[in-house]
This record gives sequence, C-alpha cells and structure tokens, in this order.
Amino acid sequence: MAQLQAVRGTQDLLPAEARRHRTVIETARAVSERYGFGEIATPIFEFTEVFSRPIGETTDVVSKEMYTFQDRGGEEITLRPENTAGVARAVLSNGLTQSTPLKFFYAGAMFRYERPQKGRYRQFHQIGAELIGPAQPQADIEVIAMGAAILDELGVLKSCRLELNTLGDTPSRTAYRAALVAYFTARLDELSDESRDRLGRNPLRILDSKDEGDKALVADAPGFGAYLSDEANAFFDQVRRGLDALGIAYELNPRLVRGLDYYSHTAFEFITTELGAQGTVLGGGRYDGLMGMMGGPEMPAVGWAGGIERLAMLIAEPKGAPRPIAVIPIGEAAELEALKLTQRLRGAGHVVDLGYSGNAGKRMKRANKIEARVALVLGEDELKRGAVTFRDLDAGSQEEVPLDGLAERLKGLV
RNA sequence: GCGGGUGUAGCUCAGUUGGUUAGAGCGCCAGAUUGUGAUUCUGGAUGUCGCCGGUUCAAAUCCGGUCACUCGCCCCA
Repeated sequence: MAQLQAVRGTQDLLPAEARRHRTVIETARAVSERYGFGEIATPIFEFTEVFSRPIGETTDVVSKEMYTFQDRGGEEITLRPENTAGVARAVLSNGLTQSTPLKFFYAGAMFRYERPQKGRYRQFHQIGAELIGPAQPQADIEVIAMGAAILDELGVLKSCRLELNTLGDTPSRTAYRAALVAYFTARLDELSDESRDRLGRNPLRILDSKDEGDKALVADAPGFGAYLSDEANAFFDQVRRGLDALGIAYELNPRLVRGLDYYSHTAFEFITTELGAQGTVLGGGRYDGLMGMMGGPEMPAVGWAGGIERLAMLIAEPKGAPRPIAVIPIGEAAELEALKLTQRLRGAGHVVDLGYSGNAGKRMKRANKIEARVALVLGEDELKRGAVTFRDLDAGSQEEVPLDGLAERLKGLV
C-alpha cells in the first residue's frame, strides 16, 4: 500500500469530485466570457526565471516552494507555482502587447511545495483572470466585479467577505517599506523570530503577524497613509467608489499584503469563514510592475486567482448527468440487436447503459443501481415482434413498445 | 520548515488492565428467483490492525522511528 500512495499533497479526482471541479471551472468560464475574457492555456512548466524574477527571489514561493529541476537538456525548469507570470510571458512571446487591452481567463494545475493541509495541496488548481493594459481604476473594478460574479454564481459569495487594501504605487511602497524597516530594526530584540526573518524578505508581512508581542509593536508602527502619494490615494478612492456603485461590499484591511513582489495598488481577497486557516478563496490585485520586470515594456495590469479545490468544497452538490436508460438483452440472439439499439439511442442524445454480463435479474439490479429511469428489455420474443419491453423503473410498470415508437415514448421521460 | 491530533475490511467505526481464530453496520458477491430491479430472507468473501524496528512467553494495544492524513503556525488560492 505504501508504494501505491499518491505523492504527498496530490490527490486523485474521482468522478464525484471531478464533477465539482468542473462545475467551478465551467461556471467561471461562462462568467468570464460575459466579461469579454478569452481563455488562455500556457504551459505547465516554464524556464525557472519566468517565475523567479517577477515573483521575487526572496518570496516564500520562489525561495522554498517551487518544483524546480533540470531537464535532460540541462535547462532550468520550474512547474508553475501560479499562472500570472506565465500569462505575462505568453503575452510578450506572442507580441500581444500591440493589441491591448488583453483579457484572459485560465484554469489549470499549479504546484507548490508546501505542507499539505485541508484546502492546501502541492498540486492544486486555480481559475484566474488577467486584464493587461489599462492603468485605470475601472479595470480593477471590473476584475473584482467579475470575481464577485463568479463567486455569486457558484453560490459562495454570501459566505465570503471581500477585504481590500492598497499597496500604493512603487515610490510610495518603497518609501513606506524603508520606514517600516527602520522602525522594526530599531526594535529588533522585541520582534518575534519569524518577524525578524520577515524583516529582510517582506517587512509588510510583519503588520499581519499573529504574535502578541509583534502586535503591540505593530500598533505603534508608522501607518501607510502618510506615505501614500496623492495619485495612489486618488486611484484607490476611485476603485472604492466603483465598488460602491456596483453594490459590492468590502472591508478595508490595511494589513492585507501580497507575498509576491509584482503587486502594487489594489490588493484584495475574498475570504470565507468556512474553511479555517485556508479561507482565501479568490485573491489578487494590480501588478503594474510585472511586464517590465520580465523584460517587456512597462504595462499595467490587474488580475486574480481563485482556488478550485477550496471553491469546490464550498459549492452545493452539482446536479449529475441525466438518469440513464438501461438496455437489457436476454439471450445470445438479442446481444447484437441490443448493441445496435444502444448505439442508436446514444446517437439520439440519450444516456444509455448496456450491461456486459449476467442474466436478466442481474442486469435489472444493475439498472436499479445506476438509477436508470427506464429499462428496455430486448429478448427473442421482442425481437420477433420488432419491439422492446419498456419498463418504467420508478412506476414499476411495463408495456411493450414497438421500436419505431420508442423515441416518442422516451420523450419527456429521460 | 515548526507544534498538536489521527491511522483497524471498499466506506464509517468498535476492540476492556497487552492474552486463544480481530468485530459491527453499510457496501460487495452468491442463492431463494436460470425473462424482470428496489423490500425481505439465507449464505459468503475481503484485513500485512499504515510501514519498519524494539520491549514481552504473548503486541491492533506499550516504546522508538517513519509515511500519510488532519488542526494550528507559516504561506497563500
């Protein structure tokens, strides 16, 4: 058994679970289409630097969570830990910067070497949206609204809150970061080990520390407000006004920070209270710096990613396929005719199950087990008369129906 | 990467202070019913008690390690 386990942090999606995933993806895809987002699929692996440069060498994702390896040709390859960098790379590779705005939707597997937990896997799946080109706050608004619409359509928006923050423009953030580093460096010995570690990598994260000692320090730390430029403030105001106008409720959370370096301005997360610590179900923000960091032209953009596993846990049981028709041949002679009948019915769009073995009783049992709506019994007697015995499995009644009347009889039933 | 919990049949779980052949329900298979399901009745199969090692006359039970899941930290979707 030990040898036959799936690799830690990976899981098999059996049909019931796969259906839930599919519901999430198809719902998101349909909504994004209404917003004018076209689906894009980029490779599951890229050259390592596609991720390491823009995401940031010091981030957790790059420094300890990537699946990186050398391929047989000696290339440094990484399994994508997220898809924004891959999409940006595709935009540059394909020269799409000439035709902005670009609107992309995606769904697919991502890989991060983390300690697995409920809602956190090493191979996990995300849906996502990227809107590349527009610098206007309207883009942020539209992208957030689309995320909210998807959550709403999935029926999970009501159990989520939207947290919103601004990380300001780059000069604002750089100045603020420097102020924070100065403040915490002066109080280094009061800082928790973890936060001391964060000071070098992502000082903004300290603001969200759960350590009691840190919290006390954070309370007196400089606020971002003083460092926000007028432009950044005005931008954030417009985003908020837009959300207000659309009736999208949010809470301001000044401690909401993104772990990836390429973010700026708007940051947001839809968080559910129903999944414990892994409550962020969809999150993102503006990443004006990304395209430039990758060596392309400076080009503003905003987007988000949503966790399919997490969403799949929250949605209601999706409705299954229509109930099947069970075709039940009796006797050697009927086998081929049953096969042909099955094929014909499937061609006409019906869900049909043809059991492979067993006597009539066994096959009826199987029909019942798969919750067939009707059973069509085809034996030698029926063959002679060019008919089938039509058994209504709910009513428990049956009658003989000529083959050419079958379509009519099935109408409205399955 | 750090700390806690859990691991017994396909599933959900019992299993006493270590003591004979490890149990139940559900499910599965077969029969009652070889051309008719659900209900019912009868019978049956399935376990390296997560794995490796140790203690012991004796280990599902105690100890150590390990793997996996899980909760929190961390991080994020």
